[in-house]
Amino acid sequence: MAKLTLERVAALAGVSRSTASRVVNGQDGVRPEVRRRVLDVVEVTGFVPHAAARRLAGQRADILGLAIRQSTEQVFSDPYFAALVQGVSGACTQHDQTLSLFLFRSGTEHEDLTARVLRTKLIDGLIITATFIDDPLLWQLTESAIPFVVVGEIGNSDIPSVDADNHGGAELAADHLLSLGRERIAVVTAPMRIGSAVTRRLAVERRVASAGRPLDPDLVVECDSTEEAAYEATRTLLSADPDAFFVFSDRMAVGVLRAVREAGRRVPEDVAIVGFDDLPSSRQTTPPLTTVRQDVNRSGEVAVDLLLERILRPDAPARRVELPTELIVRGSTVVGRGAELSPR
Amino acid sequence: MAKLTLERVAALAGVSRSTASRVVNGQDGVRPEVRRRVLDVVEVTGFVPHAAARRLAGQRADILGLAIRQSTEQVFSDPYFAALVQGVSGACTQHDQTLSLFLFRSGTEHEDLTARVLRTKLIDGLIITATFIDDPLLWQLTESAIPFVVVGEIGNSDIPSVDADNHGGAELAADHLLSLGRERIAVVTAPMRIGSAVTRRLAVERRVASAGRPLDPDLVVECDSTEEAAYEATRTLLSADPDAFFVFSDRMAVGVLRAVREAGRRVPEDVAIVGFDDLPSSRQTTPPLTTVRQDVNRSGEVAVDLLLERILRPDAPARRVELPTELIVRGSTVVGRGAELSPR
DNA sequence: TTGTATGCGTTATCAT
DNA sequence: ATGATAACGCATACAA
Repeated sequence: MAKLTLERVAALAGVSRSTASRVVNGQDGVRPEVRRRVLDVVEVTGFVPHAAARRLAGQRADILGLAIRQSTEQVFSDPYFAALVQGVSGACTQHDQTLSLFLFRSGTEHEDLTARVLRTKLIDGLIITATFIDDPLLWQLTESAIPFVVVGEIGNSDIPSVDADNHGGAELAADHLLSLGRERIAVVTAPMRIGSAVTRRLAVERRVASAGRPLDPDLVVECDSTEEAAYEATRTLLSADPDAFFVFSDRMAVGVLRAVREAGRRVPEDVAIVGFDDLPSSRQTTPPLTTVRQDVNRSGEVAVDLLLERILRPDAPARRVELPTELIVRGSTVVGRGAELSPR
Repeated sequence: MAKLTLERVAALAGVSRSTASRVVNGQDGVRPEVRRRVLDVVEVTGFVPHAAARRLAGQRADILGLAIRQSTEQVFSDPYFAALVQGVSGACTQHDQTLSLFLFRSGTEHEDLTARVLRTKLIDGLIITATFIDDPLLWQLTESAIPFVVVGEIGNSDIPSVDADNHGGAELAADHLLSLGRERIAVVTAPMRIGSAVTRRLAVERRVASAGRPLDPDLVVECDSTEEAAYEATRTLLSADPDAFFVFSDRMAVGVLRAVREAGRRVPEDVAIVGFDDLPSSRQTTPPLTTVRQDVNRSGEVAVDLLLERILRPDAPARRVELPTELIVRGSTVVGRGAELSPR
């Protein structure tokens, strides 16, 4: 059997390549009857246009890229990214896009990224996450003129982006801890070069301050976004005698929880802990973790939507989407809530 | 500045397109001096061939696909796949390949997969995982003539594949439980349409049988490869009074552990539990999980190697690689081993 | 060893 | 409304 090309489809339908192309691309200016005929052939033969040829002819290839910076070795085991990839992948399937995944480390590989990704010209657009504030990568991408969107918080409003409502979410957490009557609230935050970390931290600081209980500077510590780093940081923090923790992420909160319990403090009686994300595993900790839920999966979907918008109309103003958050109260702040051994 | 094409590179180097092409593709038959000149231009300009054009001209595009079947909704949060993706991605970067990721569900999307992935002709080869024994997908791929490799166990030896040494690993687990003097060993296995599940189960069965302590059929249960399914299955199993569990995966073992402890049995005193994989989280359970470690990351790397081999020489005999496993003894089988509150 | 000419499968321009 | 034809950027058989 001969190769299945547009040419062949056209022949089978008794029309020219051009007409067949129009039909396949859903353009108008084709008699309904002819369109039907071509569509039938496509259906029967199962024709799918050759992506490379399409791209070469100056069209879209329907390939989207997702670039994730790996801070540490095994970062991809972070369930946050797992959920993100899942969301992006699902949306791609839905929109008939092929997904290209780029994991890269901050060092040399990031120059690599621009080279490989952009110069080979095979993706139509890029979703990038785990960026830093004023990340050089961002203006490198801007310069390259490739359509791209960011998942997370960045300063630049000329770039489309999506993230949880970090401000609102942090306020929910702060209000919760305040309502519990906590007096010495500690904050374990991710590095300040991460946009969302800044937002969450500031939101909490302002909220508790305006409630008349400003944060003790000794109770704020910044560390890497891993469980281990949070564990170590907390061990130090404990000497300043906090009665509550707002932690940047659930992943880090697990480290905090471990440190607190090892120090012999009871959770939540002596120390209350609130995380951020609501990972599936946060229900399984002892005690279960109170947290600010965000829908990362959905973030991925929105990112694809934004990117597709961008590709279609590169000159439209950049949109910023902030997804709602929700406070999930469990045993790490309120005794007996969402207990581990519940019969479901 | 004019567009950066091979043509332009050739002009700058004062040679023809063909010569430039040869140099870029590392072919010989070019005077060293000329080669140098072209290479310099490539260096200075930062030229990278247009992937689509390359592919269209009947060459490789240096794009590899990774297809993962999603059994349940959120399967990608399974750290196993996270590690696999990481390994594959790293190896791709190393070998200058672009990675395309395809997550698909078993239902309609699997036909989708062959259509989208194969007919658009943009990937050079495919790595596929989470396949079933006699998966129709496998011969669909074979038929399509695209080079592909499998991560996991399949019956067919004409297809290159890589996986942990499931047989050896299961024997390690069995020997361990036997050496602990356990008499009533239960097996919680993933569905038998999964190749590795069959292998592990049979290996354990034979091993304990040849030790004179054959498995009680009532103590073998098959369920979905999730924590929840394992939890439910175990609740039923407990009435048959096992004193040990061999569980298909760590993920499932967490469910088993929960069910056992909720039933008031002590782990490891009353019931010993061995998992498979050694996920990072298995160190953090209470008690920490004894398990058979496999290097999933490495599996991903090997998969890329195999695929590249396959693409290069499609007619070479298919290789099967089995990676070594290692028994990691922790608190779920031996009192006090790898205790949770250890100071590290 | 190097250059010329042709084709890969598609879209876009321009006729008809 | 439809068809012929020229790109798109590269590899390659063939010629020199």
